[in-house]
Amino acid sequence: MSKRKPNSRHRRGSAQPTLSQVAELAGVSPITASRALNDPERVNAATRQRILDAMERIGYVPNLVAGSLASARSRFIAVIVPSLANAVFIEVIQGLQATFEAAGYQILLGNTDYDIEREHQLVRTFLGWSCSALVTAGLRHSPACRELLAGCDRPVMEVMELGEALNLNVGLDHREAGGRMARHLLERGYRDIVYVGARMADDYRAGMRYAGHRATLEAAGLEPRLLELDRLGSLEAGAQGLDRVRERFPRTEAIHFANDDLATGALLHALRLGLRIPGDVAIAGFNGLPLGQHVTPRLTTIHSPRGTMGRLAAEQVLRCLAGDEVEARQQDVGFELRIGEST
Amino acid sequence: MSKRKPNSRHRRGSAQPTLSQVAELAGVSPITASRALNDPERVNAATRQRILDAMERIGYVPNLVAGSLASARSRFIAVIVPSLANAVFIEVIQGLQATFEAAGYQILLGNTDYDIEREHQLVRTFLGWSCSALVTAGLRHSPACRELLAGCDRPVMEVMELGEALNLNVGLDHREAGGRMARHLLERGYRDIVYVGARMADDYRAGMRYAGHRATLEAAGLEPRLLELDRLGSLEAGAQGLDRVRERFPRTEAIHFANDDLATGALLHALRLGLRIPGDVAIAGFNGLPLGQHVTPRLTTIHSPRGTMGRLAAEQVLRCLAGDEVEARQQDVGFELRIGEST
DNA sequence: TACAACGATGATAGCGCTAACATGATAGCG
DNA sequence: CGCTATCATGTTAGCGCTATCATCGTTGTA
Repeated sequence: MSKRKPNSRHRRGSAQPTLSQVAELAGVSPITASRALNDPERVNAATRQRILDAMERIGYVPNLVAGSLASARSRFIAVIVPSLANAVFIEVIQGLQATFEAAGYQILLGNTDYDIEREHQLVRTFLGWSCSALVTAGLRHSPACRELLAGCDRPVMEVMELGEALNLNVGLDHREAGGRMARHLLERGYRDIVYVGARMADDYRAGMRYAGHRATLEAAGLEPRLLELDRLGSLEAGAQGLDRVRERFPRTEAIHFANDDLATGALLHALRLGLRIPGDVAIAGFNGLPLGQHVTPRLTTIHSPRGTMGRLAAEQVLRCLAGDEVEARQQDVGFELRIGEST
Repeated sequence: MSKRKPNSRHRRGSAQPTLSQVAELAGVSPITASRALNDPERVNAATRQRILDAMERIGYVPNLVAGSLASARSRFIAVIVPSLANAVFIEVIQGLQATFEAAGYQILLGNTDYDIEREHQLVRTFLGWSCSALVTAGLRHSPACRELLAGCDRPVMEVMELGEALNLNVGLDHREAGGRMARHLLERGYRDIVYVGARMADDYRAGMRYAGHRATLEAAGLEPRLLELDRLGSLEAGAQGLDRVRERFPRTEAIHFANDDLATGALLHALRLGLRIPGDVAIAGFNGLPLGQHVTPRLTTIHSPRGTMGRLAAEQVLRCLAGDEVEARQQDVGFELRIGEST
C-alpha cells in the first residue's frame, strides 16, 4: 500500500552501514575513516581509535566492491586449474592459498574441466573482477586467451611445467621426468615396457612425460609401447589399465603409469589378482602421492614438490605486485626419483 | 618530464575499454549496451548484434566490480571449509562448484584451517564482497560470526552435518553414523572395540560419531575405549594409530577409525606387519573414499554422498536466490554402511 | 620572525556500471 | 480516431569508496 514518495526518486543500496555513517559518528570526514582502515599510520592515534570504535558500534563491514572500483584494484588472485579431482592441483592450490592469504589476498578459484575455451571465459571473468594477478596451471591456452593474458598488464604466473611462458613460470620439466623414470626401468633390466596414459590430449603433461619416456627407450633401441585410457586417472582406471596391458601386451615386464593414481590402482589390483610385483610385473608412477608410499610394495615414483611449487609461485607473484625486481622469471622446482619395491 | 595538465584534475581508471565506449561505437546509450549483456531479450536483435560486434572489436571486458557496486549484488558464492587437505571437503566443493558455476556464479573459497576466528574474518571479507550467499562446512561458529550470518540477509547454507541451523542445512547425522558402525561391529561379534580419532576438538564431527559409537557400546553393556591422536587424519597417522592401539589395548578385536584415511593407513600398515584382517584385528572407517575400496581386504566403511551433498546444497541455495519457496530448509542426505572384508 | 617542511584532515570528483523512471514510437482495440 | 498497452531506448542519479589536490595548524631552522 505504501506508495513511494513522488520526489525521492531513487533509494537503493543494501541498508548496510557505510563509511560515511562511521565517519559521522566519529566526527570526521569519510576519507579519514577510509584512511583509518587502509593507511592507519596517516591518522592520529586517538582519531583512529574513535573511528574504529564507531565501526565496532554500528557493525560496519567494509564494502570491498566499492573500494575496488574506486581504487581500480582488488585483492583477488585468480587461480585457474583444469580439475579439482586431482590431488596434484589441490596441493598446488594449498600452497598458493596459504601464501596469498597470509599476504591479505583472496583466491578466486576457477576450474576449466580441461576445456581450453572455458579457461578463456574464466580469464575474462576474473579480469572483470580486477584481479591483481592470475595463476594458471600450464602453458597451453587458446590464442584469444593468450592474447588477453599477455595484454592484461598484471602479473601472470604459469605453474606446473616449464617452457615458453608469458611472464612468470614455476614448474618442472615433465619430458625430463618421463625420461628419468624410463631410464630407471632400463637400469633395472626391464626391456618390455608399456607406458599407460589417461586422456593425454587433455592431460598433456602426461603426454610430455611419455615423450621423454619414448625418447629414452628409442635411444636404447627399444620399441616404445603406449596404452591410452579414455578416462582420467583414478585407482579404478589404473586397475583397468593393468588388465588391458596384460591382454594387449602379455609379455610386459614393466608398466610406467602416467601418475600415481593409475599406478597405485594397478598395484592394488595386481595384488588382488595374486601377481608378484615386481616379479610378474613392475609398476612405476609419477607424483609421489602419499598413497603410493603406504602400499606394499611401495611404489616407485617421481616426486614433484607441489606445495612448494604453489608457495614459490605465490611468493614470486607477491614480489612482482610489491614492485620488487624479480630476479628469475622462470624457476625449476625439479623432481626426485623415489625408488620403492615395485620396480 | 611531461607535467600533468594543470586543469584536468583527475585521470584515473584502468585504461580498459568501458561500456560507454562500446555504446558510442555502436551508436546507442550506455544503458542499452548494458542491457545487451544482462537482459538481451529487452534489446532489439539488430541493435544487440551491433553492440556485441562493437564489444568484440575493441576487446571489451565487463567490469564486474562496477556492475556489482551499481546493482548491490555480486555473483559470488562464499564457500568456507576448514581444510583443503581433506578429500571430503574437496568433493563437497566440487559438487558446489559445478552446480553454482553452471548457474553463472563464482565461488569464493575460504579455508579456516580449523580456526573459528579465521572463519569470522572470512565471513566479514566475503560479505564485503557482496556475495549472494554463503556456504559453510558445519554448524559451529563463533558467536560474533553466527550473529553476522544470521543478520546478513542472504541465503546461508550449512553443510556436512544436521542440527540447529541458521537457515538452510544439508548434511547427515554423524552421531547416528557412528552408532551404526558400532552396531555393525557388535553384530560381527566384536566386543573389545577401540575408537580412534584425530584432533577431535577440531574435527568435531568425528567427535559426534564417537558419541554415537559410545552410546551404542554402552547400551550393549560394553566399555568404550578411545584413542585420540594429536594430528589430523592421514595414512601416516592411521599407521601410528594402529601401533598405539596395539600397545595400549593389546586385546583389541576391532578398531573403529574416525575416517577412511586413518583406517586405510592402519590397514596397509597391518598388512606390512603381517597381521591378518580381520582375524587379528578388524578395521572400520568412515567416508567411503575410493582408496578404501581398492585395498585387499576392502575396508568396511560408511559412505556419505559428498558430491551429492554439494550439489543439493547448491540447488537449494539457487532456489532461494531465485525467490522460489524452499520446501525443506533441512535435508538429510543420509549415509550407507558398506561392508568390506576388513570386519 | 619569516619561511619551508611536515602532519593531520578535508573538499571534490569520479571509478564503471545499473536501477528507476521517462520518452517516443508503434500496435491493438472498439 | 482517440485511447491504452507494449516495445525499444534514453535520461538521471547514484552504488560506497578512494585518488588527487587543498587547507590549516605546528614545528624546526637560519
